[in-house]
Amino acid sequence: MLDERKKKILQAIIDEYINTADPVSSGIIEKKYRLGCSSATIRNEMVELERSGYLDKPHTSSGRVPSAKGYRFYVDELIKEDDISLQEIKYIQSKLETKINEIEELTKIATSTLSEVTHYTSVSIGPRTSLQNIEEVKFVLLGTRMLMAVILTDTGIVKETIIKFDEDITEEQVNTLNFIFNNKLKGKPLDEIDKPLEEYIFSEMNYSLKVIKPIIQQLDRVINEESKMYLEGANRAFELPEFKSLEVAKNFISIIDTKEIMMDLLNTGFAKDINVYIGDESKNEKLKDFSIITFKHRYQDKDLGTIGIIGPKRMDYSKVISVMKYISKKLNEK
Amino acid sequence: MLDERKKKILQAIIDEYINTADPVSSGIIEKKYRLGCSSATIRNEMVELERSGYLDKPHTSSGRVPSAKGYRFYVDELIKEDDISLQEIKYIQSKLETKINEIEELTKIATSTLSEVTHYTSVSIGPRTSLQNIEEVKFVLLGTRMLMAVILTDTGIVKETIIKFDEDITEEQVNTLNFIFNNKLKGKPLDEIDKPLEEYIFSEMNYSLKVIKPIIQQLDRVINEESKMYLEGANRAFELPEFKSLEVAKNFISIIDTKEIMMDLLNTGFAKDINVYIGDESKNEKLKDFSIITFKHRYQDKDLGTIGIIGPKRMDYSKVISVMKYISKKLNEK
DNA sequence: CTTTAGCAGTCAAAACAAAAGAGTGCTAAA
DNA sequence: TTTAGCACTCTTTTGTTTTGACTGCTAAAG
Repeated sequence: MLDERKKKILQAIIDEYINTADPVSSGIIEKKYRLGCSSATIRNEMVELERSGYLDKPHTSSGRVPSAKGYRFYVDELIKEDDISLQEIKYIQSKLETKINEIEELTKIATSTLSEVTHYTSVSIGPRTSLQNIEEVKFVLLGTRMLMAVILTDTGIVKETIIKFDEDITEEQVNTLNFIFNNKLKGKPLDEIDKPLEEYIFSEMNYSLKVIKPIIQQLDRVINEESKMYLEGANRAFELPEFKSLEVAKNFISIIDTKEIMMDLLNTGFAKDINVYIGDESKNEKLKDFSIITFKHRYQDKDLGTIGIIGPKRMDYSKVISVMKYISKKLNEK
Repeated sequence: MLDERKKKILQAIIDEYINTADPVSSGIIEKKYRLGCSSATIRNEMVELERSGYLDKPHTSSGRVPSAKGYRFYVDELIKEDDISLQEIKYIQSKLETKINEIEELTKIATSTLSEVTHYTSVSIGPRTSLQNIEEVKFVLLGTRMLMAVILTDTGIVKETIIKFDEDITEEQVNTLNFIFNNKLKGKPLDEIDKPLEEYIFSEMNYSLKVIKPIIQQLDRVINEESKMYLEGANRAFELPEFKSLEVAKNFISIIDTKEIMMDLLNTGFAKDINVYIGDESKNEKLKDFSIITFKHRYQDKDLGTIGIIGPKRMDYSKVISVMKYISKKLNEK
C-alpha cells in the first residue's frame, strides 16, 4: 500500500511529532532524519500521505501532524520492537521481585512501575468476578454479632465482607453455614450466590431467613460490586504540552475521575495481547485527544485483572508497548 | 479591633469575592449590599482594612481581594451558622441512612456526599492504626497453604491479610495460632504485633519459626501500612475559574496525587471539631492557592477516620463548615 | 469630625495594526 | 523523478491605542 519511502517518511514524522508535539515540517525531516532526498521531495510525499489520510495539517502553511489513521498505521506496522533499555528492565525486575502475597497488591505494583517507566498515567482493575469460580467459602465469627465471609476463588483472588446481625450468632450456626455454602458452591461460578440460593437454603435446609438473608444480600453486593480501580501518576500528565489547553486538562480529569468510563475502557476487547485505542476511535468525545493501551494481567492463563496506560494521542507507543510486553511476561512467570 | 461597619464591609467583600472570584469594588458593595453609606465611605474603609492587612489589591486601580488574614478573620468571626438548606439536609439524610456494615464504606459515602453537596473535592482516610486496640484475632485456613488473618479492633475496624506458606498448614496449627494470639493480644494496642511478640511465641510456645515469622511480618505490614485514601469529585475543581491558570491546576493535581501531602493534611491538628487551613498558612508552596477543611469521623468518641475538603482559598467556608457540622453530627448518631 | 460628590490618575484588558517567520505548493529546470 | 527557487498563506509575535473600571484625594456638605 505505502511504498518504503512513504513509510520511512511517515515514521519519521510521527517519531518527530511524538518527541516535540509540534507540527512537523519537511525541512526538519530532511535535516534530522537524512532519508536521502530533499525537502521538496518530502513535501511531495507529504501531500500524498495527507491525501491518503495518514497526515493532517492544522492550517495551510503549517507542518504536518499524524491523523488517527496515521497513528493506527504506525502502531500496526511501524512500531519499534523492544524499545526498552537494560536499565528499565532492571528497574522493573527489582520492583516485581518483592515477595507479595496478594494478587491485588501485585497488580498495583505492576501498575505503578508501568507509570514510572513510561511517565504516563497508569490504571488497573481486578478481574471480572463473573468469570471466577468458587474454591472455598469460610465464615468467621467476629465478636458475637458480626460475621466475616471469605471467598476464595480459583484465580487465587480472595473476597471478604462483613455482615452484622441484630442477634447473637453461635459457633454452631457458623459451622452449619460453612458446611452448607461449601457443599453447595464449591466449583460453581461466583455469581451463583444469589436469590435462588437463598430460597434453597431457606426451604431445603430450614435455616432461619433472618440469618441467611443478610448474608446472601451482602455476598451478592460484594460479588457484583465493580472492582477497585487503581490510578497512578495522574500528575505526570500535567507535564505534557497538550495540557496547556484547559479543555484537554478538563477532559482528562473528567475521564480518570469517572470510574465508569475507565472501567469500560479496561473491560473491552481483548483480541490481542496488547490493545491500543487511539483517540477518535472511541465514541466518547472526551477521549478524542487521548490514547489508551491495555493488557491483561495473566498468570497461567488466568485473568487477574487489566492494566492500562492513558496518555496523549501523541504517545510513545513503541516504548509503552515494549514496556507492557515485558511487564506482562514477567507477571506471567511469577 | 474592627468596628461594626468595618466588619460588615469586610464580610460583604469576602462574600462577594467568594461568589464572583473577581476583585471587589466599592461601587458593587454600595449597590449590592446597601450598608447605608456611599461608595466613597466604603473606599475610605477599604483603605484602612487594607492597611491593617485584611485586604489585598492586585494592582493600584483594581478592586480588593481578601488576604489570608482576611479569610482567617472571616472564618473565625464572620461565618454564617447553619448555612444549609432543607433540601441539602434531606439529601444527606437519605445518603447516610442506607444500612452499611463496614465503617470504611460509611466514611466513603459521607465523603462523596460531602463533595456532592458542597461541589468541592473531598477526601478521606481511615483512623491511625496505632491508636486502636485489638479486640480479637482470627486465623482462617484457605486451601492448604494460605492463611487469612483477621483482626477486629475496638473501633469496629476489621483488618485482614493473607499469608502464604511453602508447606501445608494443619487445622490444629490454626487453632493453636488463634489461641496464642488472642491470649496474648486481646485489649492490647495494634502495634504490639511485632518482633518481640515473634520472639516470645518462638521461645515460650516453641512454635515453628517457619510459620510464625511470615505471619508476624505480614501482620506488621498490614498494621503499619498507611490507610487508604479515598478521593471524590476531583473533576469538580476544574469548573472553578481559578483553574484557568495552568499553574493552579498543576498544583492541585500534584497535591491530590501525592498521597503523602494529603495524609499529612488529614492527620494534623485536631484542636477543634472542624479545622480550617487557609492557603498560605501551610508551609507547602503548592498549597498556597488552596484551603483545606477537615473533621474527624467520630462515633461515641472513637476515631473512625478523617474527612476533608480541598478547594480554592476563595471557598464557601460557611456552606462547607455547615455541611460538615451536619454530616459529623449524623455520623456520630449512627 | 464624618460623610460624600466629583474628578484626575492608574493600570489591566481589549482591540487593532504591523511585522516576522515558518512552511507550503507550484513551476521549471536538472 | 528529483530538486532549487519563489510567491503565497497563515500563525505568532510585537507594538500601539483605546477603553473602562477603580481608586485616592480634595473640597464641600452634613
